[in-house]
Amino acid sequence: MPTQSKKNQIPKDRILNEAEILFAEKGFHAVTVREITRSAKCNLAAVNYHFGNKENLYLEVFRERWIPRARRVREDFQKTVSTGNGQNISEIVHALALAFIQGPLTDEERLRHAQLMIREMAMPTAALDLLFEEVIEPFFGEVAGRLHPLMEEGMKRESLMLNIISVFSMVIYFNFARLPVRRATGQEYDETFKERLVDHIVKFSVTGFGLNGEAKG
Amino acid sequence: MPTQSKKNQIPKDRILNEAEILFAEKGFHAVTVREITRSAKCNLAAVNYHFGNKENLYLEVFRERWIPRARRVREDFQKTVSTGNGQNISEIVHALALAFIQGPLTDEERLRHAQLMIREMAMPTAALDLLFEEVIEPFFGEVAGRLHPLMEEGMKRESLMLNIISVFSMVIYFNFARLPVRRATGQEYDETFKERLVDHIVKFSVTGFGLNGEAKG
DNA sequence: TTGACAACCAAACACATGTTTGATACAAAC
DNA sequence: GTTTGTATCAAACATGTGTTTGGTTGTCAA
Repeated sequence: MPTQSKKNQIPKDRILNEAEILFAEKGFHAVTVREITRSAKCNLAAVNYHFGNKENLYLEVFRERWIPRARRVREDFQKTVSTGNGQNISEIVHALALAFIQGPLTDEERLRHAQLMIREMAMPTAALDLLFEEVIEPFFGEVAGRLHPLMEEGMKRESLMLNIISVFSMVIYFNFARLPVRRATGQEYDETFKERLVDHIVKFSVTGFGLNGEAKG
Repeated sequence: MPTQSKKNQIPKDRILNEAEILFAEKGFHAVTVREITRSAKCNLAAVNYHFGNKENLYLEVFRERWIPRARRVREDFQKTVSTGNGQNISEIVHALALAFIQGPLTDEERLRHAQLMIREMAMPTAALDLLFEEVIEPFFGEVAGRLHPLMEEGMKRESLMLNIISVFSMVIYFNFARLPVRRATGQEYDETFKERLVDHIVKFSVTGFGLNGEAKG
């Protein structure tokens, strides 16, 4: 029975799923093809048969899994923004933090997503170019376009970008570095904590530490 | 000539140096012992002779290189804070950002430092416990202790921690994710850009996007 | 000079790894 | 029924990998 009557999960999909989990957890080189095929409950040769080689499987994980998921996050952001009137910064930042921290992904997906991207940034492969062209730069551009008219008149493009990057850095870090966050706050990543995280990011982004007029040293 | 008359660079040190560079660039599993010894211009067996095995060499890199460097950064922060009167938030955040972005490390050291830590957070090993106990938690504790009396009266410990983590997330991200930052801003990481980065982080941390009283959607 | 010891080396070892091969099973087309 | 093409498999292959071995060199104390 080569193809399952219920195409519930054909081996090629199972390989992609398990490969993504393992690549995210351990990185490309720390994962063996045998490990992947064992998890996917298929033959060792299946990876080379369906994907040519291990490296191409890795790329396919990004094409078939990562990018579509990133699109879902972006669409969630767009939907949230468009339900409000999208005319102030808090609203946009809130939609952004919401999409990334509580958005359409499951918790496991969110972690995987962040891990894979961080790994690519730590050691870029061909996948990173893909992510930039297909996802990151368009998304950055959209956020910049939405925020730009709301900023001070004279704000330079560089300042705008640094502000946006700062929001992303928090969003990414809170998703990715759960261990230090847990150790520092003593909080588990349950729903109420994630709500507080989103609120924090919005508040911090809009008002910083929230203190004005302190005495200069 | 087993030991060089000038102990300029004994092989054990060369191995630590090259190993750190390679581990930071490519991650533990992607680096081979042969690659390390080739870079260090010594025999293949030297790693096992001096460090027992590859894994222990990896740990030793953190013990002998990462942690001492982290101490230098922390001392730089402490020195900067103590030259001011350390009585306002801007000053402390400024000292923090300065220590991490322009501080005592060379540019290569800074990148390596961030990469090694990020890799540990992506896939924790015994090294991460070391970092938390020896460096991260004490440093976090110190910053929290300095900031706490400067915050609003009723601020909870969790809020304080989230604020601190947010600053760290920016500092780490700007050090680590140079590629996206370059692509988004079009700027190279030269001294003047790093100055602007420090200024941005301080301003953003203290006043967020710098806009108050915008209309609520 | 001798003996002990640490540092270093080339070579080998045992195993893991990505990939290929040749065979088999099954479904659909003719 | 035969053929064709796809999917799967066990086994083998070639190479890469961490580690060990046995021996050599140079240093220093006795």
